[in-house]
Amino acid sequence: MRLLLIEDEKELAAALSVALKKHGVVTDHTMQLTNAFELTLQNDYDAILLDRRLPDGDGLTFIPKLRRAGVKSAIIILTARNEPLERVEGLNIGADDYLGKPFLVEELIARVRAVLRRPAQLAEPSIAAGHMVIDPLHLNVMLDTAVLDLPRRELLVLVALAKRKGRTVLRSTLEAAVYNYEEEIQSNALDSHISRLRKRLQDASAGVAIHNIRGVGYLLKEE
Amino acid sequence: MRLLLIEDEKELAAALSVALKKHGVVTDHTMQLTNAFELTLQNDYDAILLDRRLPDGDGLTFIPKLRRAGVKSAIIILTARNEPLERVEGLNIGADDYLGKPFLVEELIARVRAVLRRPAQLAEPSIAAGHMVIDPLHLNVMLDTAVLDLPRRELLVLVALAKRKGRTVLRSTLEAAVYNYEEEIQSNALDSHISRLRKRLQDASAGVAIHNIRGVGYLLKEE
DNA sequence: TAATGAAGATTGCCGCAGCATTACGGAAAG
DNA sequence: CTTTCCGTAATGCTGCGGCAATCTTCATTA
Repeated sequence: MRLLLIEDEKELAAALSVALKKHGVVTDHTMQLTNAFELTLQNDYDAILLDRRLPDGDGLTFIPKLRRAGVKSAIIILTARNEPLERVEGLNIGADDYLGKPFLVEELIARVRAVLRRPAQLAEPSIAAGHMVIDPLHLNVMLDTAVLDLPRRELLVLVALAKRKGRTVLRSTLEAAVYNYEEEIQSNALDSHISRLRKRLQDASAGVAIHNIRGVGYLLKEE
Repeated sequence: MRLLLIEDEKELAAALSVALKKHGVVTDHTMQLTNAFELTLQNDYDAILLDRRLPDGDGLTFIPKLRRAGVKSAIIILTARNEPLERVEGLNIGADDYLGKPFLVEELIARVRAVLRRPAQLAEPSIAAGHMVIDPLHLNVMLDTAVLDLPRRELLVLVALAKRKGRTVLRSTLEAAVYNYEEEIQSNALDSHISRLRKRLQDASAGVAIHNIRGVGYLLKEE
């Protein structure tokens, strides 16, 4: 396992490197973001440990830059700021984990391993469908440049269809995407949502159509 | 997004469900591990939120059981114990993340999203047959890049044949694949389906042919 | 090789399951 | 209080699919 440590406190960095080494981890160390950027492009790190407060900028702003450059490595933020709101900010910007100082090296290792267990698939969470761009993570639908505002249930249906656009989605899959097991459905509620969603998509000229596969499910098709 | 919440504090669970709902997350809730196990097998949850201290056991011991059963869902542990060493223990046993109470719902959402940046399905048993790619799980048949729209019963016949392509499939096996116990058959309905399916496959130039083994069954052969 | 019966193939019929749409009203949101 | 959401049910429509009649193919016999 190979890590890049971006940290300006020399003593902490050195101690971490030694500790990580004992766990069989190879660690590269740099103190500047500019230098870090080149290193990430040249090497394929399993994970990047990123201090937030750095001499040449905020570590947070570095994350989008990396992601845009196609860097798939897991990113774990190290910081003294460990307020919940700060952590939310870091995770939402694309970090994989957030670790507040002080921490045990064992915990860092454990978190790195946990992060590495999940295949990095940060590439393209957004789905293009017709004239829409759908962000399934944040449940956001953009139509051209404007936000398409959809009711919650219709939105869930659309996202479920978009995730498998061009392929059939089982009726049961759609139901599971919209309802939990407590909310039993005794009627054609799903059909209602489909119908209303169809109307909305057509009125908005979204460039997609929902087809039915009788007895099987539905299918989102671009037109 | 669909979660399973395993939590014995009713009020917390209810509050979480409501909060998650506002983020477009469908949440199932149970208070017991035994019940939870069945739910995970029946549903394909994106993530499982697991309380550590539960009436019928320690949540931690539940994790290996799930993994052994082939459950791939992300697991996030919720707990009042937030000591570093405890967290290490949880992560090492196979959890994807660890969240100490109290926490902000926004942080939970953010962590779930971070954990979910992984390929949607780890199991992909698609079958190639002729020019088709058949997804037996989603009952989806792609012919080149377009969906091949088949009626339900013909689709079931095709999937059953494709699962054993190149080998003979007993007539009784096909009947079992298309009809359940309640639907008893009093005619040559299966023959009808075979006939119609053959026509559709030929019209679509699917690159396969269904042969009959007299007195035994049928056989899907690529050509 | 021809006769014969059984198994399979094909096709029209049409009942009804499954789907689409919409109005209504309660509930929830703002 | 107003507006939107959404579950329910009523209504109409479409085509799947079970049935049966008819034709075709195959295996077995003399």
